[in-house]
Amino acid sequence: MSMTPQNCAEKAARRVPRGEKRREEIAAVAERVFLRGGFTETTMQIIAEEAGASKETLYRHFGNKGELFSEVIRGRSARITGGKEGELSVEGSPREILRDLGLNLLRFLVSPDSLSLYRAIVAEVPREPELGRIFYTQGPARLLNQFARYLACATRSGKLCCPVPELAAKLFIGSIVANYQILGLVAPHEDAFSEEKMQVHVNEAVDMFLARYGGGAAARG
Amino acid sequence: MSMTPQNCAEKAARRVPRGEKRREEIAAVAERVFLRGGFTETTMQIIAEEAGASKETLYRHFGNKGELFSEVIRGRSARITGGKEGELSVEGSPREILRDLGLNLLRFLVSPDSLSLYRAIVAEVPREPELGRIFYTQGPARLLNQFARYLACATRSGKLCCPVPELAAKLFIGSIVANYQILGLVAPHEDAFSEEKMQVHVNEAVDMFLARYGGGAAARG
DNA sequence: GAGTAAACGAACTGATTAGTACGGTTATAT
DNA sequence: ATATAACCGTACTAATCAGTTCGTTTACTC
Repeated sequence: MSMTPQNCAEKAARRVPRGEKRREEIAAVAERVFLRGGFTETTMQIIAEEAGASKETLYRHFGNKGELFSEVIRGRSARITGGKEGELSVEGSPREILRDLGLNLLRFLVSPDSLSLYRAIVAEVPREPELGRIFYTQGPARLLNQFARYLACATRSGKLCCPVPELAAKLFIGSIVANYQILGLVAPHEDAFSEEKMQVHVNEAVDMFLARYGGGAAARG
Repeated sequence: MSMTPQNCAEKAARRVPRGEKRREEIAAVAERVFLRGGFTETTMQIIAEEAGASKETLYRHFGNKGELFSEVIRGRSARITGGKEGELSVEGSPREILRDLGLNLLRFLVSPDSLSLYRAIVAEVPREPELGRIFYTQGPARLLNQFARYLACATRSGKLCCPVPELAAKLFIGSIVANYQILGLVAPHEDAFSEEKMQVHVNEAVDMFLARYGGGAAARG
């Protein structure tokens, strides 16, 4: 078991970059660690070790623990809906679009990462209210706006009939996410999140939505 | 500034009970303090001081901090829906009943105590999953069951038409609570919870629900 | 290839807090 | 009344962790 540079798998003697690049590396590691353990559970020491960094470097780049956490949340919140489609396509029947939106949203919400993030933010808001506002505007609010715009558009073109698109959007999204989010947060028990159950749930939510807001023919689409 | 027993307003020289009675006093104080500050923010010292107790007494009665917290949550979860009406009345039109249920639920959910409790549980579940299960079964699950039973009953009597009452219940409750709960947890900003907005929201949710599940005539009730 | 600023690592400070110990006090049961 | 067990208050231990310091090493710049 010699230790020539080639077979030394333990310490790769990695070339450590400087400046902004190092900063981003550390932020990426911090995101992973914070998501895994939340704010209070995570220590600066752990982040440093996992990033192969020293605490001094952490503090030079981010000032303090709260700032690092804020930056992570900010970045992640922005990526969440940013990564998704920027605007809902108007192609396809409302039923299809609603179904896709609902199912994608549900799958996304019950993912461990989403639940962890939400959990971490909920816990930190009393200490750092700004964090919650950033998350809400970057995440849920953005989605609601996109969806409401789609509803307004579909209403103008006669496919749907939503007098108050913002409200209709909240009702639809709520009917889909609430129960799963509560379950995921307080009683995470795998088999509640089966793909089949989610599809049944979303289908029924779409039916309910269209029964009220489907403009005439579209309701039976 | 003499200190005769009569004018000593600071320390009332209160008669401190022993045994079970003292235990309950302390639990009541702990509930208040935990609700105010969550688990990690709250120290045993603070609870002891606020209860006029010594830490030794806390530990004798509850063993450790986690046990005390668990007991508080257990008690509160049980009281939440237990205090509410045991069974939904079948008197009145579905529209009235849905409206009342929705509005009461919403008012209850956005109350500071409810949000604090939920926040505390969400934060603690990773450390103590049992806590979340207790809360869910005692709180949300119980409400969903009650409501689903009502829907089934109303369906049998022809007032409504819910093929799968459990699912319909989840959709209705979800359409009402989701958005307000998210807002309350991550971006608490007072004016979002005005009585008027909540009424408009609930009315629209009821309309949507009845459009789908209102059996014929009831839909226009 | 030399100088410099960034990074490492290890040790340290200071503050907090769960949990324990103990001597003095008081409610309560007999 | 008196015994005793519960209680109070204070002080302690041990552990954790944010944030700092410093001597050494190393990646980048010119």
